[in-house]
This record gives sequence, C-alpha cells and structure tokens, in this order.
Amino acid sequence: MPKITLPDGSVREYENAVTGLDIAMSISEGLARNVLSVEVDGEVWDAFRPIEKDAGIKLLTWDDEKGKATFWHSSAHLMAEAVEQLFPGVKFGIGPDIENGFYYDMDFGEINLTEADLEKIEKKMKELASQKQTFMREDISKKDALAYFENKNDQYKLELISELEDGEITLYKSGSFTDLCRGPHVPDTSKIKAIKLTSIAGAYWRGDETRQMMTRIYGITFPKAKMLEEYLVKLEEAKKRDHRKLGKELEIFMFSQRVGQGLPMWLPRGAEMRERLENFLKKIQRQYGYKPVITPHIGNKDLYVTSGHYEKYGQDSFRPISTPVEGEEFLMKPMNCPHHCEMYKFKPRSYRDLPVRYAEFGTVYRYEQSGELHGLTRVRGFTQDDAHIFCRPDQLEEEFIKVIEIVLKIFKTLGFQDYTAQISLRDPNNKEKYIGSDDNWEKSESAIINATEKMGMDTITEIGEAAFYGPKLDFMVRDALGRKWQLGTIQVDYNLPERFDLEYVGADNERYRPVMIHRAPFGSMERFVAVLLEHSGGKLPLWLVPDQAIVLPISEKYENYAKNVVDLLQNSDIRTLVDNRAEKIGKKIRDAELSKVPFMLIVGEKEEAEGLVSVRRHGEGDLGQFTIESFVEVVNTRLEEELS
RNA sequence: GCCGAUGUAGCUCAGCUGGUAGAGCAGCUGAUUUGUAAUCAGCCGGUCGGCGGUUCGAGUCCGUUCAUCGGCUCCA
Repeated sequence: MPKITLPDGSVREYENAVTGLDIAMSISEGLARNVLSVEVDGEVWDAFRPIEKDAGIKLLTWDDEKGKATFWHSSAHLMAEAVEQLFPGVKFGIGPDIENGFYYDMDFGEINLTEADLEKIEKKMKELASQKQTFMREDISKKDALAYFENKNDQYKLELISELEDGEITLYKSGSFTDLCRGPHVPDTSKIKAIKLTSIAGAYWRGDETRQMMTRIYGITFPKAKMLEEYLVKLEEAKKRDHRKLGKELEIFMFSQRVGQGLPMWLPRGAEMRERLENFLKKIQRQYGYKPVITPHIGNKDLYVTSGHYEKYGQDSFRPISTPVEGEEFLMKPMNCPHHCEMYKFKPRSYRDLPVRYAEFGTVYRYEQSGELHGLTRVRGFTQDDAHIFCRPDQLEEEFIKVIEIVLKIFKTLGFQDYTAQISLRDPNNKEKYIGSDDNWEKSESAIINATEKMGMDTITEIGEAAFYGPKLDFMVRDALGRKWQLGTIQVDYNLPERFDLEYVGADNERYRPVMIHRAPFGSMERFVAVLLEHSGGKLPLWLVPDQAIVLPISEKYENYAKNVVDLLQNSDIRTLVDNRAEKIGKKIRDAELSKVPFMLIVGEKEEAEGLVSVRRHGEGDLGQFTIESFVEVVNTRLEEELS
C-alpha cells in the first residue's frame, strides 16, 4: 500500500505497487501523455517502473531538465537501434544525454561514416520512433550481462560491465536494441517526434588519447516539430554572433597563414577598442593600489626551470631559442609570474611594504595543439591582464576580496549579469598531481571560500579542478545565447614564492614567505573581446565601439556642413565618420545599420539651415532632430551611464 | 596531436559524370544629387590553398602538405 507524496504536499494512497504513469493518469490524461520519467525520493526512475514503497515523487515532463535528459537519453538508444539495423556489427561505447541533445560513441570498424549516412540514420530513427517501441528494464546478473555482450563481441560494454558491481546492472530493451544502461527511459519512442542528427566527430574511448578512436554522432530530438525548427533558428542566430565572423565584418582582428596559426593580429578598430578596455582596467587598478610593470617577451630557460613550468610544460611548448653562447637558451614567456617574482626580489621587503601588487598587460606564448585553436578564444599568442599580488598570509583573504570586487565591477560595466563563480579545489585523493604542502593548500582553499562567502557570492565548487600549484576562483559567463565561457581567474599560489625563495622581514625581524595571488579579471584580452563580441552580437557598448557616430549627408550639397558636424563632434571626443559617397540616403543608412554604428546623423537642407542633425539610432530608428550640443549631451549621458 | 569535413575573386557562393573559370556584394570610373535599410551603367579583379601525380587535357580524379571548421584530448 504505497503512500505517494506529490510536490505540492498532497498524499495519495494506492492499493498495489504503482508507476509514475499510473499516478499521472490518476491526475489527468494530459499529464500522463506528457510524463517522461519520475523522480522518486530524489532519484530519477522510469515512469513505467513500479513504486512499491512510500515515496515522495515528482512527475517529470519536457519542462523539467531531468525530464529532457530522459528524453534525450532514450533518443540516444533510438539512434543506436537505427545504427545497429543499418550497420550490423557496430560496437557501442557510451551514449549519454548532454546539455543540448545527446550523442553515442560507436565503433564502426572499417566503415567510414559520412554526413550522408546521418540522413539515413535519421530516417530510420523516425521510422522506429513511430513504431511506438516501449522501453523495458531488466535486472541482470553480472555473469549474464558479460555473457550477453561477449556474444555480441562488444569489448566496450564488457569493459564497462567489468567495472560494475553485481546486483546493480540493468539492461534496457527497446525494439531490437538492448543496451547496458542505468536508465531511466521514456515510456515509449513515439514521444520522439522531431529528430536531427547534428554532427559526426571522432572521440577517444573514455576520453583517453591512447585508446581507440570511436565515431561519435551528435543529435537532438524534440517532442514537437516546431521546437526543432525553433532550435535550428537559434543555432543560426548563434552563427551570426560568432566572434570570428563579427571580428572579420567589423574589422576587429585577423589571422594570416603566413604569420602563423593561432597568432591573432588586431586591426586598428580592434586595437583601439582593446586600448579602451585596458585603460578602463588600468584606472581601476590604480585605485586599488596596483603598480604597473613591464617585462620582456622572453626569459632565460633557467627562469622556468626555477618556476617548475619547464618541467611540466617544456616538452609541449615552443622550443627554446638558442644564442651564439653554447648552452644558453631562452623561452618565449608562457606566463608573466616568474618575471614578476624576480622583480619582487629586486630589494628586501618589509612586512610594512606588503601587499606589493604588480600589474602588466603581458603578452605570452603557448604552443596550443593545432586542433584546439579557435578564433580569439584559443590562440598561441595572447595578452593577459595579469597582476601578481605578494602579500602576507594574514592579508590573503582581504586581497582576495578586493580582486573579486574588481572582477564584479568589470562584469557589471560590460553587462555580464549572468555569471558563475567556480571554486576549484584539489582532488584530495590524487595529491601527487599537485605541488605544495597540505597545510598551505588547506589555508588557501579556506581563504577563497571565506572571501566568496563574505562577498555573499553564489559559487559552485569543483573538486580536482585546481591548478597544480594552488586553488582558484574562476568566473564563467554565459553569453546571450546561453553558452558558457571562462573569463576572469584568481589563483592562490604558495608554490612560486617557495621556488623563488621570496621573503619579507616581519615585525619581529624574522624572515617570512609571502603568498602570491595571480589574477586576471578579463582573463586575456583576446578571449574577453571574443566573448564580448558574441555576448553583444557586435552591438558593442557606446564607450567601446570603434565608431560612435556617422554623418550621412543627403547629397553632395551638404558635404561641407557634414564636415563641420564631424569636426564639432570630434572636438567633443565623439568618434565620428562621414559617408560622402554619391549614394542615396537609403543606401547610406542601410550600410551604416549593417556596420552597427550606434548613431547615424542625417544632414540635409533643413539641418544645415538650422544647425541641426537628424539622429537615427542603430536598430531603433529615427529619434528626431537635435542641435549638435544636445546630441553631444545625449552621447555623454549614455557614456556616463555605461561607465558608472 | 587524433578522427571527420571543407578550402574557387576582398566577402558570400555557383561550377553535373575531367574539355582549359562564373554570379551577387565590395572596389574603381561615369551618369544620377537623392530625406530614414540596396539608383543605373561600364570596368577591374582568380596560376580554383601549396606541391607532386594520373590523363591528350584537372577547379573537377589520386597522393601529400598547409590552413579552416566540427569534435576528442589539453589548457601554466
């Protein structure tokens, strides 16, 4: 006689074991149609699995993330079934649901799958889905499970099973396909109405590059055809916002094969924009007591031997630069901290001098793997808005808080409201991956946790994600389309002060070791600008945008007046262009709209006669006529709002 | 680095089964002198990513290499 408690607190009693579907049916038929799975005391179950004991349940539909996950996981099975029918003998790895859809890793042996095959599989899936195949759950002993997949000659499933405990193994069967699976699944395949296999890619078995390369097929499915259409439209929108496309269109940056892969070059409009960002941060840093420093682009190899980076990354980096002196080697600097450590050592430091905060927009070079390069977000040469804070252990938490303030100020100014702060701690079961004493790790981890708590921040904590030298706090932002990007980072480091033998003299005249904080609120200028472009869709804030206004004379007759307007605006520090082409005003407006200039100033007979401009706002339209002075004021007010 | 795909004018793209390149936009020139998202005409522009091969003949087929894209892995 299970007693079932629903989320609203109501309790229903049933005579016998009851399934999620039964419960849904007893509420309404519509709900029963929509239910995908059911959460039973916090665990997601099949909606068709009998509940025998008292439980608190929640019926999951497409509107629940967990319901979606069930839907997509079942879709992965459906795809596997289709593949197995079309390509008998294919072996299966894993096929989970993901944030947007699902994938399945499969070993096709000698067969080379092409995009055209995706359509075939898709078609087969639709056929199978419409057969309304039910999913069946079956508990199976380890022995029987091994025997089953032994028979199928699927070494991947055998490997997975070998790692499972007897008694916790289940199979799911739908149509002709049986899979090792924890579940849960949707009641039947007919719920899967719209199917799109999106891409095909290679993926190492269990993410290990020394192991078999499998074929991964990504797909997404929906319960309604319209949802798929909307999703595809959203994908198109995302493509339009791609910073690689916008960077080209807006002339922000470029790459050249001849210069080299992953080596971005900032075009004038991009370089000016970057300078504005840098100046904005420099001003804040001055207020927070940072001192600018400048260091060279290369450093002696010994510097990185001392820092420990050479040992860890030397083999995967740009090769050292040799000199006429036998045995002398330099490295392109992969980070700025070793240089800054040496600067700390320039003179003896007193406890009164700390914290010392050295800031530098430092360009660094890292040999990223070629397949990993991606626009401005992943490059081989980039500029960090780097700074290193050398402080006493008792100052650590306070300094950490101040850095967080800077990061939050930047995010606020640039409109990244939706961010996640992730605390990355070390994996206590895998301590040999990290350097530094247990004691130091504990101290720095608690400093980060305390600082975020005092700032009242929402954080997520990831165990095992720390850098090898210390824990960190990373800021991830979501862009307008919900994609996640890592930007700012704050990292505690007890290791480099040790390796560089950094010291300060305490009040008791004893020598002590300072703590170091690495921090970069933007992360890198390249990545930040990339994210900013995608976040804004190229409609940059007025204070950053390359050209703030463009004057559009109606005809040649008003060119002189247009020139006057440009001069006046430039004198008021408004970045202004003029379009003097012999084109009609409609064409000039169209081109200006496409190039995303925030303000278009149309000038013709009326404007010249009365000393006015007709203002059109990008994406909004005509704002009416303004005097030059009042337009300047509109711009300045807007700038103040943005930077306040 | 690995798997797969792609690579034609500054940009976006066409070019069927091999017969020696084409459009729109941009640019230039001229005409037009224009009132809130494309005025018209003419012209310029490509050793079809590079190298090698097959062939009477290759943008089209093969090999190789470089770059880009989608993933995997990695990210001081």
